[in-house]
Amino acid sequence: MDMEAQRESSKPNIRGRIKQQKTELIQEEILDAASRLIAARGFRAVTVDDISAEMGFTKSIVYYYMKNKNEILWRIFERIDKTYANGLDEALKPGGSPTEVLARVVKMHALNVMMHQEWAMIYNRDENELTEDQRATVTSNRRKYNKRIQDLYADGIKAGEFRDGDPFLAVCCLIGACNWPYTWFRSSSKYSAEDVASAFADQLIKGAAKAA
Amino acid sequence: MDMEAQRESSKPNIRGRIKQQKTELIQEEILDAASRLIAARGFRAVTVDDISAEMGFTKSIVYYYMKNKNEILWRIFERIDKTYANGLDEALKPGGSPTEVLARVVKMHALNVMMHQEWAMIYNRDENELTEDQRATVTSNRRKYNKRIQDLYADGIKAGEFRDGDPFLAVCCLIGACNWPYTWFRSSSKYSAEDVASAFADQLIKGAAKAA
DNA sequence: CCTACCGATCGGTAGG
DNA sequence: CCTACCGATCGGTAGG
Repeated sequence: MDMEAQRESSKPNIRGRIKQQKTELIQEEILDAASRLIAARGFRAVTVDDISAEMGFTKSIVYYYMKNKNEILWRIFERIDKTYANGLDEALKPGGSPTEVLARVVKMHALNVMMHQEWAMIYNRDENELTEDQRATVTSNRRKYNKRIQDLYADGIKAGEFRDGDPFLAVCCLIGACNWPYTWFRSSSKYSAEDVASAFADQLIKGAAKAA
Repeated sequence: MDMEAQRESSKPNIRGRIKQQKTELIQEEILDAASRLIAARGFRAVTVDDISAEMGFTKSIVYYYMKNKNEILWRIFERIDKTYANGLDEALKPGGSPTEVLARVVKMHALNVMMHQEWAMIYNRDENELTEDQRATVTSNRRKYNKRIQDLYADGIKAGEFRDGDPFLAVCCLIGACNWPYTWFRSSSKYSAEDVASAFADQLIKGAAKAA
């Protein structure tokens, strides 16, 4: 009777867990394959057949694990949003002057861009392929992300460490510079991601001009 | 006979000139309409029917004035390349210290991005829709453009005006910051293009940190 | 009976 | 300058 109970209660649980694990594993595989292709060619130019072929399957598998083509793109955006938000949490942890924290933020952002270059390409090129609602969410998250850095910048001005100026424009300038490597960075080049991130943090904070 | 000669020689010229003017005018119209739509939705998402409808025509007109869909995109890229190259010619004209010239270059680039925002969107998002050859030309032009600014930067280091650092990375940092407004700038916002360009030039050259 | 998956084909729409 | 139409290819779904 105990055995019976177990057979009825735990076995389905184990099966269910295994099934869910497999589901999540294959979904991750789909997102990885899709990210590679979409980054290289653009969302519209990649067919569901391309994505499944990249994994050695036919597209029915993709449609078994994903509702439709849009869900693939949306889950890529969700992964990106989460990664950057987590990175910012880490960089903004207490410790150091505003200048030091800003250097951490700049480096974190630039490194994320270069280490997940495919994501950055997709994020900055294929946002307009999302639905209205999804785009609104992405825009809202981006605004929150920028706002947190603007607040840091405003603190730095108050502390007398940053030049007085509009925090919005200042952060747009910083983030823009840090985003751009997605268009040109190659990990095989003579500059490592760390080289670039450090050089950018240095130049952006100290300026191009030699201190007078 | 003189009249005859004129009728035979000049009339076709006049007709030819008028016809060519009309051709160029409509081609410009097509490029303008296409730029608006492609910037908003992406090249793959815009149909030739969309472009012709935007002008109040059917697509046969587009195919009369353009060889195919690709030619539209390519001619947009040619316009962009030429505009930026001309802007750089102007900004690099002799006059002023390296610091002053660099400020001119930064402002010119940022202003071009904001004043032709649709071009910047297309240039940075739809380059992968060009043919292999076209992409090679675009890449080559971009490299030349950046190289000219790198040379200016190297001069500024020699003159003791810029902090010593890799000119390639330094210019990537500057240009990246100047490009980014294409993703967020709105001419209706509280910042004018001139505001943004000046603030960026200031921040990029002097740095975020207050001079010690 | 369910699952995971295949070969084939659907309705629609693209560039030309 | 329009209507009508092509070869092809798309995203998504059927039966087995």
